[in-house]
This record gives sequence, C-alpha cells and structure tokens, in this order.
Amino acid sequence: MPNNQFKKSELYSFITGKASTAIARRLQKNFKQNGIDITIEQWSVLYHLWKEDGLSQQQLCDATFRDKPSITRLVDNLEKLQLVKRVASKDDRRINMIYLTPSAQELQAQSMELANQTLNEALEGVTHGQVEIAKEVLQKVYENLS
Amino acid sequence: MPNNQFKKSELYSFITGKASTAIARRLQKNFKQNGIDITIEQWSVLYHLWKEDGLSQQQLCDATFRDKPSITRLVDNLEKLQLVKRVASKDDRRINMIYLTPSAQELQAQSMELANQTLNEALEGVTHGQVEIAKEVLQKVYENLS
DNA sequence: GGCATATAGTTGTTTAAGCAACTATCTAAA
DNA sequence: TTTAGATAGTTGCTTAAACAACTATATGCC
Repeated sequence: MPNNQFKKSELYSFITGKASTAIARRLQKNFKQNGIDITIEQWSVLYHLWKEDGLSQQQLCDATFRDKPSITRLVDNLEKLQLVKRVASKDDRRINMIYLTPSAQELQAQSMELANQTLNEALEGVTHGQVEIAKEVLQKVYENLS
Repeated sequence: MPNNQFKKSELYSFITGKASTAIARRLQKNFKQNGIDITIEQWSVLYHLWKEDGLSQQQLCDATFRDKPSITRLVDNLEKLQLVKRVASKDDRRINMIYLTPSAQELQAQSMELANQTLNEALEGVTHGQVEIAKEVLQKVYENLS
C-alpha cells in the first residue's frame, strides 16, 4: 500500500483529535481539583510567557497557533484575572508587550507539575520510542499543512 | 529513561494538539472551496449517520466524543440546515432518532472524498508504519484517560 | 513630505465546548 | 402501585475559535 493511501475509517480519529481533547479535559480537571482556576487555553498562553516574558500578542499568536482575535480575547481574560498586563511598546506603538504578574509567576511550578503528571497518566504503557514516532508524525502533519 | 518520564517541552504539542487542529482547518478550507457549507463538527455528526442512519443523540455523543448539550446544539443546527430530522422513538419517548435528509445523503460522496484528500495532504511523506504507531499511541492515550 | 502598503491589534458575528441545572420518561424495587 | 433512581434530552451561562471588517501605527518608495 502506498504511503499516502489509507482507509477512511482508520484515519478518522486523526481529524477528530480524540486524544488531544482527552488530554486537555484531563488537564483541565486536574487544574480544577488543585484549585487552579484557569482554562487550558489561558494556560497555553501563560506557558509561553513563562518560557519568555514580555512577548507581543503577535508572538503569542505564532507560539500558540492561534489567530489575532483569539489572542486579543485570551489576553483580555488573563488581564481580568490579573495574571498578565499589557504594556505598550515604546519602540513601536502598535505593539503590546504582555508581561506576567506575580500571581501568574506563582502558578508556574504547580501547573507545570500538573501538566507533567497529566501527560504521564496519558502515556501510561506507551514506550518512549512510540511517543517519539507519534511526535514526528504529528510534527510532519503540522508542517505539511502550514 | 523510564517510559513515563519525559521532558516538558517535548510533550507540549500533545496537549495543544496543533496537528489535529491543522487537519481540521485544512478540511474546513477544502469544504469551503468546494462549496460545502458545513462545519467540521457538523460533518463529524453526519459521518456517523452515513455509517448508520437513525442513531439516537446519546449514540451520537458516544460516537463523536461530545457531551449531550453539544450534540443537542449540533443537531439543532443540522436541522436548521435541513440535513437531518429528529424523529421521536416509539419504543422510548425520551429518545430522538436522528435521520439524514436526502440533501445530507448527497453530501456524503464529495465530503468523504475531500476528507481523504485532506488526510493524504496531511500525511505526505509519512510512512504507513509510522501512521500505525501514531494511531496506536493516540488510541492508548484516549483509553488511559477514559 | 506624501502616499501606498504592510503590520499589530480590536470588534462583531456565528458556531461550538464544557459545565451545571433542569424536565420528561423509563425502570426497578418495596 | 408508588416511589427512588437512572437515562435522554434541553437550556443557560461563560469561554473560545474562525472569519471578516475595522483602526492605528509603521515602513518604504516616489
């Protein structure tokens, strides 16, 4: 069978993304049970700011694979929760730099721990080699469509 | 390294599901370009009805991995588009059986062709063996969390 | 300098997800 | 047969995605 020929039914789960949905739900549940009151989408923005604080909204778009309106509203909500602050750039007045507040910094350790724990639950019984291949496939899919 | 120990950064893409999002977006785009005016979520409901017409909403919940309110509203919208009809079950009056209309039946061939084409675009350069492993991993993740 | 174009971000609208609370119907057990 | 509990579906609310249309600022070219 050629590489790019598959049966419909086998591939449907790739489209619906059951697995990534399930991980997101479990992580959300784990957050809730531990008193972390943010959504996964909000967390995914914070995640990139923990890696590098002071990103612009456009950089957050690229990092999170979301469009500009989505980031505008996620930042709106994160600002309401007092987890980030918009700071207008002095060099380029079109740009908002997004900075973490102290409360957001406090969330980092616990939420990353929960994220790791969730992934370990999800990948129970899956070998490292299998995960590596799955990651390669997903990365390739992403590249093919970008 | 034990099977269930991974570095954070490596696994982040599992949570965000970039790949499945990218496939869904591409499929939506391909639908639009071919004049098919339904959402991917609506299509995923039709997909199961094409396999077996006359499923209950609860069966659609299980099949599509969505909760009951989501299916209620997807069926609402599909009914507005005159693609499905709710028919109250005679055996159990709590149950709505969902039936395809002729217009929905007409959509099947073309939309399944576009779905296959989209998956082939997505999986360009990925071997059948790699896809099999990726599918196993995703299935296992789903099972671990269900 | 002035104008076309590109870039950063916002707003409006529709569709959907997730959760809780609700109604209606069915089932099983006292 | 009545009543408690389970099941099927709906509604309300908040958050988010996708897309188009918009404002404001910056850049590059004449």
